[in-house]
Amino acid sequence: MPVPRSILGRAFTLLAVFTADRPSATLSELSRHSGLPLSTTHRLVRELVAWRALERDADGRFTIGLRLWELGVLSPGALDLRDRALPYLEDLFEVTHHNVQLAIRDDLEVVYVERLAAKDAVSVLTRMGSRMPLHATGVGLVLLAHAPHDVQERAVHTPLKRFTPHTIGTSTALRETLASVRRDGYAISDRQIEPITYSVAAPVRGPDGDVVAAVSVVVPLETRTDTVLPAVRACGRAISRSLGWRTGPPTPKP
Amino acid sequence: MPVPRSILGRAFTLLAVFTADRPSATLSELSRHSGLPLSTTHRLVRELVAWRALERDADGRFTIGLRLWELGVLSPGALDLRDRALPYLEDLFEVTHHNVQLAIRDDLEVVYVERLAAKDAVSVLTRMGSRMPLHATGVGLVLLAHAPHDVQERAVHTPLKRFTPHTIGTSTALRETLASVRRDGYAISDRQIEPITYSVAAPVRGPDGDVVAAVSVVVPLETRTDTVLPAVRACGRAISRSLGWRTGPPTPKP
DNA sequence: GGGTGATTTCCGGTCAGCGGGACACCGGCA
DNA sequence: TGCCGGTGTCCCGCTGACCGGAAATCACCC
Repeated sequence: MPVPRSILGRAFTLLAVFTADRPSATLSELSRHSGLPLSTTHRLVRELVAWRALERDADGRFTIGLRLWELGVLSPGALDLRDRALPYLEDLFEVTHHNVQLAIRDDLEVVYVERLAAKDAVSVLTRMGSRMPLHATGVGLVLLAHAPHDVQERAVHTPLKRFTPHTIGTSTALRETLASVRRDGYAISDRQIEPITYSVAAPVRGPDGDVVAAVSVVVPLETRTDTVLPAVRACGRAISRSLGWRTGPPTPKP
Repeated sequence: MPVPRSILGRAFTLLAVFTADRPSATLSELSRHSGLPLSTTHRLVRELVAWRALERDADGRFTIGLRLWELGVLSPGALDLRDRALPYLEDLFEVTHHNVQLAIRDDLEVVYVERLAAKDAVSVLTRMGSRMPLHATGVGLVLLAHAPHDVQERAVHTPLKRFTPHTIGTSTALRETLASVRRDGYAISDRQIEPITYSVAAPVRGPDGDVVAAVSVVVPLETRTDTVLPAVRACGRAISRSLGWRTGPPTPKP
């Protein structure tokens, strides 16, 4: 991928160097990973620091700055959804005491918007902002099952990455799973990511009734489903209500 | 304030139009509030949308995009601090059932990094990302009391905004309060923002022992202090420990 | 001490960005 | 139905902000 010509493009390729695995970088690292000449990198970074989009820590390494965080929390996902959902997620966590997750769909991926874990949580596979394919996660199946038709088609025709022998691997299996998710109103992703856990997910609906997010709980294999499923579904409906969703027939359009 | 000449500067003045009060805007609004010509605004916005820094919602209004959120959560405040602190904040919330807040200092202001509130919380004075002056809040007093000397001096010599008759109004009063905060290891901000609440705050320390953040609980006036103070202080210490802080004499430098 | 790598500064050529203006679109109003 | 104010999109010739090679400076570590 060649470096974009526009400054904004260059600035964003620079920012893209920062990931969950590499939350800080030196100037040269930024230059190398972005493919930009060193002097150009230097000039851009200096301006980004001036705008507090980047910050320089005590060791001279650069990190994402407070300004970007402030802007980021204004995004609808964080502002509305997360704020409304958090109390209910806490309730769900309180009851189950396992990883609780809230996620939205971004094209053909799941993006985790919030995650609650115990202090001594074992697996930290997901964190805020991390991404996963749709077909292998509980939240992903819920989100995909209620996604627009063209998205579903594209997802079905994309090679399905296998994480374990239990990961859904064929398009027909995926289609069938999606149908049952729509029918049942929840999804179960059984050992699709790790061989020792499964997750139970339920939809979160906006005021119009369309699915805008999904909640899930990841539990060890030996946990009985009926001990968590009702709680997850109730949590999904509670968040939906808090977002303005109403049960019953939709209000007729004028 | 004239519009900056550089593109990055213009892009950031554009992004600065988005605030907690105005989380979405139309193209013309962006042009008006940023002071940029419409055609320039249009060009910049188009590119920002292409990079997913902005998004266009169903009504054609622009909002902060998912990409900015993803970058923002990589900032040290969100990534390390918030992630580690959240479980303990939840515990504190569980015990007190009042607003729980985690904040850091940005120059002469407090920035709230996390806030937990009941579903039916009454006052939503603060949210994630909102700012307050240092002298009027519990967290602010804690953060200021342990800030570098020059920051304290500047804060003391800044006009102190009064919110209620109880707000600290003179520099001597502020100095005395800071001294007692350092001595006691916690701060109480009594009716300084609202006349019907007070807040109790405690420091959060990093591995080196320096104060990197502050926790607080906002409680109604009739609440007895000794029912929340120990919990808040314990919470602050618990988060500090989770960040790598150790009690006892600091490891001698080689 | 000198070799290596990271960081910062400089400067003349040039192309990305600028913005006025023309135009299409929409909803309200008479 | 035609008018009108507000909004969003596009075009195009001029120009100064940006580019990046090169060289100076700094910070370490054999």
